[in-house]
Amino acid sequence: LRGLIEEVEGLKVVAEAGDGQELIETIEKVECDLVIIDLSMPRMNGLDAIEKIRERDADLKIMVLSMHKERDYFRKALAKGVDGYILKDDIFEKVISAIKSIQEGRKSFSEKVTSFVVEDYSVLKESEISLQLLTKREKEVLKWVAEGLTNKGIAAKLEISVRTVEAHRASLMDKLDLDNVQDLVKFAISKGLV
Amino acid sequence: LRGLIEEVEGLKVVAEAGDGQELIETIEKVECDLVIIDLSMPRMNGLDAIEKIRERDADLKIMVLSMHKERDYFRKALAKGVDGYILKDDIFEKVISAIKSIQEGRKSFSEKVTSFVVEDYSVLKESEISLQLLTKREKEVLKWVAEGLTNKGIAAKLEISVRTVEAHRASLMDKLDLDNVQDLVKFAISKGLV
DNA sequence: ATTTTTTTAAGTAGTAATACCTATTCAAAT
DNA sequence: ATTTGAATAGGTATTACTACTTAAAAAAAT
Repeated sequence: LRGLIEEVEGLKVVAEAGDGQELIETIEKVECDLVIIDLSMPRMNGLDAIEKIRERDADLKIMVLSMHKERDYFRKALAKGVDGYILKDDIFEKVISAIKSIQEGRKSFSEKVTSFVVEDYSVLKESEISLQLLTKREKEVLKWVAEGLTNKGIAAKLEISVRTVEAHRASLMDKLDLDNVQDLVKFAISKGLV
Repeated sequence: LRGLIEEVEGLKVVAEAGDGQELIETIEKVECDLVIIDLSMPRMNGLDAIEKIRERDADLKIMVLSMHKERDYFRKALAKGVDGYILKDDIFEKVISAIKSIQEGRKSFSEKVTSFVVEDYSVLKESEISLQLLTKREKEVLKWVAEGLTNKGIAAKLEISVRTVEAHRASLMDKLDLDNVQDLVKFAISKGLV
């Protein structure tokens, strides 16, 4: 893949990483404007790696190159804010054109998964907005709530007081117009946070 | 096979049938305590024959002697409640010892298919068995919990006391080995209750 | 530089859920 | 006829969460 990309005018591979851990370390050191990630990697899986990258740099372009065409993988990757999702069985030209359109600020998804986008869009439209309403910290708290932790547990995990967790939780329930844990869990699941 | 079985002390072949239809008719007439069935039979296939037998007699021992070592055949036979599944390429001693252990009330499966049991069990354990563990009322309560109702709301809906709802809830959490609402919701979703 | 948002955290009170226990009634199975 | 399982419900104590309030430091946006 490296060789094929290098041959294309205007593209340059500045680094490569064998697993998720290595990837994180590499992008700390090497300057780049687009990362291509495989979801199935040793040590740290692709989704976690994407999350780590997004924590550090919300603007870095991330493109997933995956063998998984299941809706679930795609949805989770999308929820984490990737800019592209191309399948390994797509032809190489597809990969290149995806890279280019991502660099130009657009999103690019393989046709085999775009049907999901279309299908989900009608549902996502209004609720996707609601996810963006939440702050980083609120989404973090929501995630742990959905994972089954108590406020106390979350407080310990994030090293803040229980009262703060309560505040975040109250705030996100207010924003999402929900009033029970059950719906929080369902919301988190529908957004791919868990 | 008949000859070989007859030679064994304590075993007697009381009848034989050439196909599934004949088999059903035969066991109506002849008293016996174990039936050996081939899955590939003319007129009525083995699986249907097993089902017919089970409708009439839930306790009659049924042993499958089959050439099929595919997971699917085995799983289907097991689902219909057979007591043994031996392959035609197992040695004769294996067949005899299987017959004996089945007569003593145990199950006996060829080593070549028991790996399926082990494999499937881990998956089945929590998904199939756990739901069946729950009583009707417990499933009902679980459903409403997952829908977002409080115990009070459920009590009103089912016209029982809050304490009873609490009891059902405690019981189902105990059975499912869960200790928070969040996991209850996820379980309910995974089982299609909501 | 100023305003807004985010993250932090506390007070006080009330509601909800859990963890134990016991106990009765009823139906179904042995 | 007896046992078992299911559904019912109460006692008591503890823990968890929610609903309001206020407020200050830090970060981000204008």
